[in-house]
Amino acid sequence: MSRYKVPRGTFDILPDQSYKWQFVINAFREVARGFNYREIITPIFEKSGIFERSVGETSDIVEKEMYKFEDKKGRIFALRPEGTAPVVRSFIENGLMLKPNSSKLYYLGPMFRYDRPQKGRYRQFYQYGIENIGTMNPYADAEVIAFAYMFLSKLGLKNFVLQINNIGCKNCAKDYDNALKEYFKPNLDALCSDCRKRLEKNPKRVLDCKVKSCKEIARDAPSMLDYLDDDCRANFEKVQEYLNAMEIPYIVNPKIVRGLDYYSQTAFEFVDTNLGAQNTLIGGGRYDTLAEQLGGKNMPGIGFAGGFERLLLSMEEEKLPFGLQQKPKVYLVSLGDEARIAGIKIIMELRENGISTEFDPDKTSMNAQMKAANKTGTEFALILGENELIKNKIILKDLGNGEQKVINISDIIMSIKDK
RNA sequence: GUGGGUGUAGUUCAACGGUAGAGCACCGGAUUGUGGUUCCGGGCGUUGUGGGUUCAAAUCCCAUCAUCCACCCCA
Repeated sequence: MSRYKVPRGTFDILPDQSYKWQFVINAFREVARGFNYREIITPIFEKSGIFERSVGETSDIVEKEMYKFEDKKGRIFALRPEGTAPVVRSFIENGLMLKPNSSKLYYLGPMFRYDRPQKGRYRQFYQYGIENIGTMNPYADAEVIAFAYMFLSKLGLKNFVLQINNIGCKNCAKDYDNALKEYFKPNLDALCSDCRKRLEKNPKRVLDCKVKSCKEIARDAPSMLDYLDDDCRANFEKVQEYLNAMEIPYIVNPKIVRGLDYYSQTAFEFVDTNLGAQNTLIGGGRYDTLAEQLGGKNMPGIGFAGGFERLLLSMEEEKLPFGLQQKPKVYLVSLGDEARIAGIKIIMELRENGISTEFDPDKTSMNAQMKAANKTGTEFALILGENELIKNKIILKDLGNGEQKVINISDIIMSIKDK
């Protein structure tokens, strides 16, 4: 019988790590409160059609990375590979457009993609994201970006850059795709085999190919910015105006492309400058046709998503603090059977009063219990032996400075709460 | 899906094809009523798994699984 291990591309978050996750999640929730985004929690699996229709049948995510399965009645589901489509599905299904204070949503949770694992990329990974649904106003674009910026800044991160672009709407994006095809056609043979495929499927992808020869050819390719129609251009300018007003630094990078089909207009990425190959901390953009694709009314939206794993890698890289690990405040040291029973009563009372207390029934000697108290990192030891018990007293020892005093058992909670 | 590196104790790593070891961590004791330092004691672990070569394999070969890095993709 072989020992079981975590599935490939997944991992356990152990206690010495989980406090970091809690720290980052709490920070995210605080920023959400500041921007008045409220949490939405959707199922971890959906009808697979939701993703096929929105993310795109030809996207890598749908084509080869989805965990699809059939249930007992033959329905085809998928473990969600991303968070936006489910949120929009729920938004439509529950008529949130009609409910007050419900258009700005955030979510947290695991996503699943069958990809080859590497640094910063896992098969089950944890995303945080926000969606602002129902407005075309470019202020919403800027606010979503500001949210992301404030979140990263709040954690203390410095080694990142914000890149923004406008990839056009369904009208002008086509013109641009055609222009790109025209531009690359004479150089077709010089492009890598991937790029030749990309040129058919998604010509914009050729622009950020990493192959040297492709890069050189792409250097003088037409820029999306020259093909934007009036609306898109105006929108892009407004977004930048708002970002400037918010004093959020950014660079315009006409080469950033989002990989999911539903994106249009504003696209942006927060890229870490000293992570490995998987260095996109947060990616987001506008999706003005997504709701329609999912069978709802024509309804615009904008949002972003980020991965916690990369966030933690980045914070560790910058040696940023994650707050304190959980530790009990008090350790009970009891000696003898009677004192043990009395001690158990005491720790129950302490816990009821919100004082976190530890006790190890396997250790009986004073030495072993004191060592354990020290190792656990508690502030105080409460020492109760027969001598004290007879007098209704207990010893309260401060493990920081070694000072100890004898107090009445009835005064324990008061004495500890004072500190 | 492609390429390269790596799999030995909880962990970090040793061991020219010839008896599997050390640091850290952990547990106990010195101190049967006082922690951190110190000292003493405590290691049979499917050498990832399965085959093969060999008198002999942790070591060489093949496969497989896992992991890391990169491509790709993206968070």
